[in-house]
Amino acid sequence: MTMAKRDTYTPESLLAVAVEVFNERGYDGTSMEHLSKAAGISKSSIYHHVKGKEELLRLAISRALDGLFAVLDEPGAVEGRAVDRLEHVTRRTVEVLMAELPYVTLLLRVRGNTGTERWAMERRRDFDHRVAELLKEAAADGDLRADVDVRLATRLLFGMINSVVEWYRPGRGGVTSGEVAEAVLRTAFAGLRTSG
Amino acid sequence: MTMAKRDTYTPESLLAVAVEVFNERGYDGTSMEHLSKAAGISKSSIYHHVKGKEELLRLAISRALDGLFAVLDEPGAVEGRAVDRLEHVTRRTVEVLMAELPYVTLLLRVRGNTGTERWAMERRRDFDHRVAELLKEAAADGDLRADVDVRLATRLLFGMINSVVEWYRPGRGGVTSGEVAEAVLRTAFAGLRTSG
DNA sequence: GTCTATATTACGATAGAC
DNA sequence: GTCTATCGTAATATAGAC
Repeated sequence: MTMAKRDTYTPESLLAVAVEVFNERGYDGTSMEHLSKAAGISKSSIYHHVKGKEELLRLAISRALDGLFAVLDEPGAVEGRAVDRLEHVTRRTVEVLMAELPYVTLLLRVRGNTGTERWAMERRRDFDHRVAELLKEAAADGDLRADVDVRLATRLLFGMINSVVEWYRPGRGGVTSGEVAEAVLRTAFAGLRTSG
Repeated sequence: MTMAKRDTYTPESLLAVAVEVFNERGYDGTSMEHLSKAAGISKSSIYHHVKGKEELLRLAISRALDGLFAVLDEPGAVEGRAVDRLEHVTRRTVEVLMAELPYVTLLLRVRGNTGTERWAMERRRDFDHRVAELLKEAAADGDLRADVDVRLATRLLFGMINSVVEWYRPGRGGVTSGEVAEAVLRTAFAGLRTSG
């Protein structure tokens, strides 16, 4: 609990504060006044660090997307059987989601009212499609149950993964990201894999 | 595609329009001007039918909650083994969610900025707790895998169920609510039940 | 039941002093 | 780098005519 520095803000440290408020009130429900109060500086001071409210959103979402897309380039995501790559990506996605929780939370809640939001939704769709491809491959390999619709399974899998942002709060509850990832894998893949 | 009546609005028919816009832009991202344009009447005319924006939210959320809580009183939810009641509630929750899609969607997205939103979140927590009780009972009966954490399982189950609002669009795709409910049950309970 | 016009407040962003 | 003061706009809601 090192409160540490609060001399002056960097875009990075201001971003951390802003993202917390965005997630609590929603992006549209957050005014510059709210951010100002939370950061402990005046509205106009915020404009010294960032161009405006939408830039804070863009910075936060970029961070989330960078973390997620990096998973797709890991060795475990590009080598081996599709079903094993799928498991790796699922596990690591949960871990990144929990490590970058506030940023990914914001990404998942974007509605598409501004250009930045629409860009975020598009990039997120790209990520989902990459994972859907893995599911399709695994199904073609005969490693997934034949009676499971791939499109539907992808959606339910992401539903489970993404729902973590709704309840996980670091520091309390005691579950680690690894444990949550294992639970998601057990729950999802028991119903998907052909052999236990 | 019967466009039907558009002579004059009732609170009910106006609500249907408003909820669509709320879900597309987010509640906070929707102005009375947006609603006015979507409904094809002026801003001030809306105030003739409802007290204001927040009342539209309250009406919509009430409808969602009424549908969900009704499930808990159905025969299948109060008779029999806990694990079977759990399956019934899961299946019916998915069905109600899909039948009342826009209203439940709105319920699941409220952030808590107004009194109405906080009330909605509280009622929703009540519902979740009722289902969590069923999971606990089923675990005590020995009908759920011993190595599954009940709290975590509840959350993942709701994650899967609630994620349906993110992609299901009636009329296209072709899946029925019954099919989706079955897929959720198969996916979730294959990883939860002690015996297939 | 719907409209135009308007009151009032809140919002994002800028100007300019220190 | 932070502040106070302020601009211009958009928000919720009301008044009163038809």
